[in-house]
Amino acid sequence: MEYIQTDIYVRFLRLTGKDVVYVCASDAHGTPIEINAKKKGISPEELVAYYHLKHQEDFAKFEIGFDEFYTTDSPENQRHSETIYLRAKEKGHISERVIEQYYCEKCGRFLPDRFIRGTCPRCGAADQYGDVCEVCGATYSPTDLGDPRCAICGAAPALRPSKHLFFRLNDFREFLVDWTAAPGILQDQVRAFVRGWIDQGLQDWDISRDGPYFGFKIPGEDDKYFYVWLDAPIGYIAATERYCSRRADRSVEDYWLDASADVEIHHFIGKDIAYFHTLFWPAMLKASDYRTPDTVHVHGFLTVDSRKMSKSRGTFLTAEQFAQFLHPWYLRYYYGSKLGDSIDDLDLNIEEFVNRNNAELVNNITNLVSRALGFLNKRLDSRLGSIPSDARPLVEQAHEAIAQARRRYEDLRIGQAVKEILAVADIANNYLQKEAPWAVIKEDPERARDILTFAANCVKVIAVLLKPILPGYCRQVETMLGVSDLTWDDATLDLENCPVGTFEKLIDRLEPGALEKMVAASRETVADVAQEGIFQVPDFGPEINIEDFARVDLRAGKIVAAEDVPEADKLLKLEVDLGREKRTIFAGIKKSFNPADLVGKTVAVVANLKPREMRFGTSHGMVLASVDHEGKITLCELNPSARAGAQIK
RNA sequence: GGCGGUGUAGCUCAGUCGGUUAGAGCAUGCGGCUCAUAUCCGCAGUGUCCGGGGUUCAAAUCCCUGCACCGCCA
Repeated sequence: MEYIQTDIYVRFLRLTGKDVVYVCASDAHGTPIEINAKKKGISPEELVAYYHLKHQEDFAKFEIGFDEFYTTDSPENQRHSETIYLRAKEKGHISERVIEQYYCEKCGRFLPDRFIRGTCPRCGAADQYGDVCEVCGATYSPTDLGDPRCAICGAAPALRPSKHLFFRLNDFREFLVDWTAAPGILQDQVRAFVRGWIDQGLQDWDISRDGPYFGFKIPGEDDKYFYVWLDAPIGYIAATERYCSRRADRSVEDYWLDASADVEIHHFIGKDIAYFHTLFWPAMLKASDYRTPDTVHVHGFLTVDSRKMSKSRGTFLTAEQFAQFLHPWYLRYYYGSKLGDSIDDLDLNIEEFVNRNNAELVNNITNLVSRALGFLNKRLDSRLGSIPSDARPLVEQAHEAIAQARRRYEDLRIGQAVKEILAVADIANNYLQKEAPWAVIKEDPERARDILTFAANCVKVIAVLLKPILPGYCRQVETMLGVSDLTWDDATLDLENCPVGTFEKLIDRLEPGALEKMVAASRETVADVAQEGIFQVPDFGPEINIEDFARVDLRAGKIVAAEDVPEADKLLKLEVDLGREKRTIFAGIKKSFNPADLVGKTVAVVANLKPREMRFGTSHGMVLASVDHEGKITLCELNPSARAGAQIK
């Protein structure tokens, strides 16, 4: 969720008085969206609009405050795309070349790499994408594939020549070398691999696609469209323009064209799209006399329990699903506490998630708010006194933490900023513990009031420092303190001799199993989504007669035990009761089943199959199952009332 | 395969320019407090700084190499 990282940074900058515009746009164009829409029987525009709306709902829930969340399928974007292209062309940075690509007669279209499936030229695995083999990891071009097929209709495509337009990236080699080396633009980790790309040589970039294609037509060409990745980043400019159109005092030129304007452009992106944002994008802007970005912050992916989020593994988690089960504050806090400026993946560890939120956000911070204000509310008429002189050194410590937190935010080391916030809470908790106002109040109520005054001021500081991460939470704390709209400069300990508001419940501790429940629930809904792909029903086999069929002895078998074969990718070892005996059968169904879920099921078994030696043991039979084009397996299950060993005829 | 990154306590992570006995939080153990619908405070233990080599008076830190994991390959 790069949106949260960016949102935290934006809120921080605003808090310190910076004028920030936060824009984004959803990528609308490209073949995958077009095909997906077709499958659902709606237009690409409708599909894009649907996701756009979904996103906006998520943003609202998670307090992500874009100034503009636009779409790349907009008139502004079209205009800027054309301008950039035409200027680059004018300066001779566009070249033409005829290339041969697979074309599917049946679908009437050229096929992008991902829409061609065939046999991997290196390892021979069947049904692989046109650009990369998921089995052996080889990369190649679609023409290297054996037995290529159109992924949409299954027909064999033919090579067909077509003129394509190329952006001459290498014209900008010198610029890119300087730009990527300039300090502050890229993180060191990123600079290292971007330099590697440049050193390998910059190839021309194919920016055109033949129709039909969901995108912008290329001016001056017939039935050619901009490749989605040309206009996608230009969406930043279009979104800025859209934002400016609502503001009389601003224009898109200030942000993207006027090199002398006092403006910085920051991009926040995932490492998967670094190539576009560190090479093509700045070169395109340079070619067309737009401003180039001042900083590109690259972040890693989100993993769940150290595993990449994956739909097929059921570890894919959407913001929407999260919000259904848990308050978004938990996620914002957890991210905040872990975010750094590294491109390493960020792991959402379930146990740690519960732990951190409970131990830091609830026990430490929220409890401080509660004990400080609660005491004042109940015993001291909700009025502050003055900060005791013996707390002066602690005030100094708090000031140091505030300054440090600011530096950490500036460097995008948000997790470190959170550590400083916790340090402030520690100071206050510690002081309260030592000074024990609950004891002091019996002798000297005003002294107790002063002690609580220091604690309340620490709460105020926290309300400011935590604001970028938890804006809604901090707003409530402000109300309880009787203040509002604190800015970074208000992170001072100067609330004295004034009334405070009333403490109210802020946030609950998380139940230990809360997140597991959510992950389990999302797994189920995701299973439905995964079936959306297009299923090509394979041809039927040659005819057989009844005698042929009768030779296969099918029986009902009860699975009495099932275990994983860790060395094998696909196999599970099953113990199946066939009435007169129990058989060990290896079944290639690991992908779709957990061993524990299989026990007790009644399934169809080929009982007279010749035993087969395998690397892990001997398999005495075969369990029947159905399998689709995506490898999803369903067992051929019988009603459990069938007796073990009963014949299936 | 090519390129790049990462590897520090059981877990999550700090560690500045190479410089004292390598740190924090969580978890664990012990003690204390009672304002807190939530607890909090104190004390304690734990390390092959991934392995090997090198540079240096001195290496978690710099160089080489091996291993493991991760990413990227337009």
